[in-house]
Amino acid sequence: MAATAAKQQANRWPALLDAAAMHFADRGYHATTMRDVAEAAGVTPGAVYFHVPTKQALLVAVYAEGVDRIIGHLEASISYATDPSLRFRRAIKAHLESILDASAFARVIVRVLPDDVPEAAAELRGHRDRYEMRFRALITALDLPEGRSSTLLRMLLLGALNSTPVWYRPSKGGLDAIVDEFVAIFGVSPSRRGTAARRRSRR
Amino acid sequence: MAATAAKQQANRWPALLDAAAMHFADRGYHATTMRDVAEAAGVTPGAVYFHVPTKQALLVAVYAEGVDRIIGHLEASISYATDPSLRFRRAIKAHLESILDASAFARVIVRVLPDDVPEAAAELRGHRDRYEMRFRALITALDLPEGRSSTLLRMLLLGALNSTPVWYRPSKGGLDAIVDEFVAIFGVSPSRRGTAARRRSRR
DNA sequence: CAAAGAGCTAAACAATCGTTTAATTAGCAT
DNA sequence: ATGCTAATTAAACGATTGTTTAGCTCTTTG
Repeated sequence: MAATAAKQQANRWPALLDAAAMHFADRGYHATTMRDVAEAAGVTPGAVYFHVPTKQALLVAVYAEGVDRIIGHLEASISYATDPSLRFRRAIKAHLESILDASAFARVIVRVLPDDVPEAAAELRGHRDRYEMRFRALITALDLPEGRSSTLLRMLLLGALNSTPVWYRPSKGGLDAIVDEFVAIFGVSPSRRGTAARRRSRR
Repeated sequence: MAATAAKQQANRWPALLDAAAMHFADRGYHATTMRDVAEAAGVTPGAVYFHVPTKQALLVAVYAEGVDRIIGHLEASISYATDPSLRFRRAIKAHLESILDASAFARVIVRVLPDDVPEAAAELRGHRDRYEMRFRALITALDLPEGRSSTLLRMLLLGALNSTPVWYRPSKGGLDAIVDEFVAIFGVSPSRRGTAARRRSRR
């Protein structure tokens, strides 16, 4: 017994996860070698295989942790807002914070696509979908004008959001300036907001 | 003399370019081996090095050809339109056609980022910028509402456009249905279009 | 016909890859 | 102290990588 506690004798697993996240995010999956990860974690290549059976499993572990973190940050950011369009804005900001900050975990999900690793594609897609489902609910609640597809809106929004790491450089304007632009483009404009719903309720 | 003509004895260079484009677009740069490309072109690995000195140079050649093609298609699509917002719409459709059709050249530019190959990053960025500059002009002509950044609009639009290969599957609705959504989101809404310009000219 | 060169093949090269193996160290229970 | 297990090192494994080399086969040119 006492198996859960009492085993911190030199565990390099957290450091390995961090190092793997950094390299996968910055260079991609195929350009990252197990030796890169091991060296960044201050460990011998062989040590990685004590914690993980394959390189693919290492990516899956990073992916799972990344999705957990990005969902956690999203949930915390929108929890105290009730207005759908405010929740929408907070979600956009939370997403940007996740993929633009120094922690690389969320960036891995954006950069490494499931199809990059066919053997693990299904598992990666599973984790990815967990987040996308959460995002979908926020958009469904938005009450779009008639004729607009909420699925397409989500795809376009996530595409635009996820490409920010490529071009964004922190400026004095801060993130809010960019969030404003996202809302201006993707947010339902005030003059038309809720038109469909009001029409449906004869008013 | 007569050097330009009279030398088609069995040139596999076009086939090699095509094969390289397909593999780079489908699997990415690092996951594509020179043997993959050679085999797809029906050629021995050594033959590739008759036409190109390195793998990076092969990517640069594909990149250059891809940018030429996507610019050519864009130019042809907007040439007979004069209204800026119509040209904008045509450009969106042309871009989607380029990166969604079977020819893989344009998809390579979308998938393989300059930073993926540091030694060739500058050259790749050069080609990429040729296209982005052309796109920039179309947006500048759009006459946005006050406070909106045309640079940011371009970044968000290209981000959304370039992520379509990840999720788009050809449907009976055709491309126009999706182009409509892009215009609905990124196009300047009619009720506000030109407000700033009209205000500037006192009318 | 002979010489030249363009285009390619066959075979190998050294380097690097993901991964495995055996031996070693450190902490904990008995 | 002794044994036990978690965690790691050092060193190697075979496979695959980008690339090179030498030679072969056509077509063209003089």
